[in-house]
Amino acid sequence: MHQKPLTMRDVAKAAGVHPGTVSRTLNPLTRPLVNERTAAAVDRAARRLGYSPNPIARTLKTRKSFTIGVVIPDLTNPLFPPLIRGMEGVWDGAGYTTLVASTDGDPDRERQRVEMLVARQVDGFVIATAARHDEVVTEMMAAGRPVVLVNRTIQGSGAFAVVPDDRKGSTLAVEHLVALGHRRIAHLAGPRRLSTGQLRWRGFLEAMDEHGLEVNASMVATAEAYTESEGVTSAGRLLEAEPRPTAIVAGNDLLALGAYTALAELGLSCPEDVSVIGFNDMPFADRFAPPLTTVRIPHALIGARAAELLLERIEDPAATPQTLLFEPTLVVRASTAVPSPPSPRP
Amino acid sequence: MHQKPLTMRDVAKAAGVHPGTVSRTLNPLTRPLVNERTAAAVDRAARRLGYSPNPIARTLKTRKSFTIGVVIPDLTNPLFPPLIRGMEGVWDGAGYTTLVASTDGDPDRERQRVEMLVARQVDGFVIATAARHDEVVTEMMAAGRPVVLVNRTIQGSGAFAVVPDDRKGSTLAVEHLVALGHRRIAHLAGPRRLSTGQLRWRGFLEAMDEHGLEVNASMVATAEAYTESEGVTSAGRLLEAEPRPTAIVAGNDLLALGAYTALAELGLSCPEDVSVIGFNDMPFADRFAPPLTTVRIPHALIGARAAELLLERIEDPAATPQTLLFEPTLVVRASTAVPSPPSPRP
DNA sequence: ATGAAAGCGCTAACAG
DNA sequence: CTGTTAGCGCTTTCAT
Repeated sequence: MHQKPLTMRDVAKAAGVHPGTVSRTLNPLTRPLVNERTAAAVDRAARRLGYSPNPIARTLKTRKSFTIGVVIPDLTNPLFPPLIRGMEGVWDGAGYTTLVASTDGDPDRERQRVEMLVARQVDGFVIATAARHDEVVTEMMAAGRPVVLVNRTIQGSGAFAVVPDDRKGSTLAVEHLVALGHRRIAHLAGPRRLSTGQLRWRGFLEAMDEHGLEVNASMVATAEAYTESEGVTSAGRLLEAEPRPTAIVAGNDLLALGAYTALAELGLSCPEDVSVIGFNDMPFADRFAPPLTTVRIPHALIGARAAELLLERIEDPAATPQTLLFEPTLVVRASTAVPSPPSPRP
Repeated sequence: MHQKPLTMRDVAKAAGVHPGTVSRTLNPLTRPLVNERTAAAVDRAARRLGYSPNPIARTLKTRKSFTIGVVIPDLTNPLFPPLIRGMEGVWDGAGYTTLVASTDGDPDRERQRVEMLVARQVDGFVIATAARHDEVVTEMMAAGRPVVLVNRTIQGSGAFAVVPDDRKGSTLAVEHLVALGHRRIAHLAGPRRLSTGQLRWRGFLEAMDEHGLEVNASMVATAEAYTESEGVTSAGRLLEAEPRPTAIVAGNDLLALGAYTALAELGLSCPEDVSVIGFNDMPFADRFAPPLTTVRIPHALIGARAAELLLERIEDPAATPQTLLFEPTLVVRASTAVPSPPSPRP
């Protein structure tokens, strides 16, 4: 059955050397210290026996686990798989393993998951759950742990972060709509306590202002979370306004989908009655009915870059914090159109 | 900065006991061995210092890591996040951590990833990548490692497996189509080397036969992989047949989406010209244009059950292998309809 | 260049 | 019931 796992002693015996020598041989960094011929003998013995070193023991000794903790809200949010893939691509190459933890957006759970990761001695963290005022993350950084924030950031925290240019994204959305002829444009905002929610909202306001378009209170609704059901509720509120907005800029694609539902419930159609524009360009956004016009965020790239940045930070604790901003692009599909003429007055 | 991590010795000193006693106190299984009052003192000291045990050291000693390895093809396939959520739900409660590894469907990578997981001393495996003849998995089982197969199985292997009733699913699909009046029904099959590909195909054949419907060679196309692009190609082949099928049963939703594309490329529409039915009911399948009729597989449930089964297997190495079959259900949406009357003859 | 020895933090006999 | 001791498998001084 379970063949008893081999140790360095077995290899040492087989190669007729001391275990210490096996260790030195097998570690690329110390390999130069050992005679070429002995090294070759050790390699041969190791290969022949099928030896592979025990990373647990190694970690215990060196306090380096070659594991990275990734904290996300929820794997089933389609935004995260591409992000994670992007990160894994670079870590695999560097010999790191990825440990993913979900928080479901609950700060208590975030703390608990982070503690688990700390206990498992991960070498660093990628945090995709950061709120704008996030105690857990702030503490981690204060404790000197390598942390890179992705997607969401903590402004002014001096953190390492790789995020989309959210304001710019909103600008893109508003400009597209304005170019189509819309003037009553509403914003279905994400939670204000997340940087994405706040910056997209700010960007929206600024862009509207830029075009001399007024935004009164009834034109902004803030969702409690980035979910379809929150989107339905908040979009519903937006659509009660008189006169009704002709377009909605949603804080992300899930909220946009919620807007689709709210429209359908009111017997309104998209884009004929109301244009809708999302944020993220999640997988399959092009297959929706109607195909969703949205602000694309290059999640896989963001993930990859965050992964690299974290590696740099791990290797050099004195590295200077930096925020990398990724350019969003507008993907025009079929959920936006020229506004319909105002319904005929009686 | 990094406060040096506490050890049991620190707690022991603070509580005025021996480290061994701390160990016994903190481990629920051995706690009964220690005097209640000392235990309480240890607890207090531990809490006061903010001690938490080092799972790495524990693993080195006990060879039990409280970690489970999950092997999947690709996180961005929307089928897997719900499956993983289902598993995490049960493991979290039991104190286990989940380590996910992606293989991209490559057997070499599968081997490499499994070896990584073995090296990290995971206590068991959930494998979602099993081919019908899968060397890596067969070897693992032969080596006595706890393994549960999900979604795909290795028939006749005596493995633990939690899978959908794939033949039944195909039957559901065919019967729905037959009830609508279809007779020329084609199958866009998944890879034959996977149990899902084979069983859904078999089920299709049987159901067709059951209804006295003929299936000639041009009515089945087998995709190389469960991807949209493979779906486009293979569906294209299906649609060349003369007379053209009026309906397509796809091996999964991604293939069905590929069929959508193939139809569009030919200027055909779904469901007017050709009905399409998928498999899985992936997230957002209800949002597609048209909303996809599909065979729903309860992935989260399957994941949860697999997780439980694995825990049982881990705790009792003598547990009897079993295959759990989950009932699929048909979700009728808008991609299937009554077949259009044959185009008028000249 | 290599062997010897100590120890990472914890657990599990074994004493007592 | 609790202290003592010997490792788990590896790395890393320190000698030689």
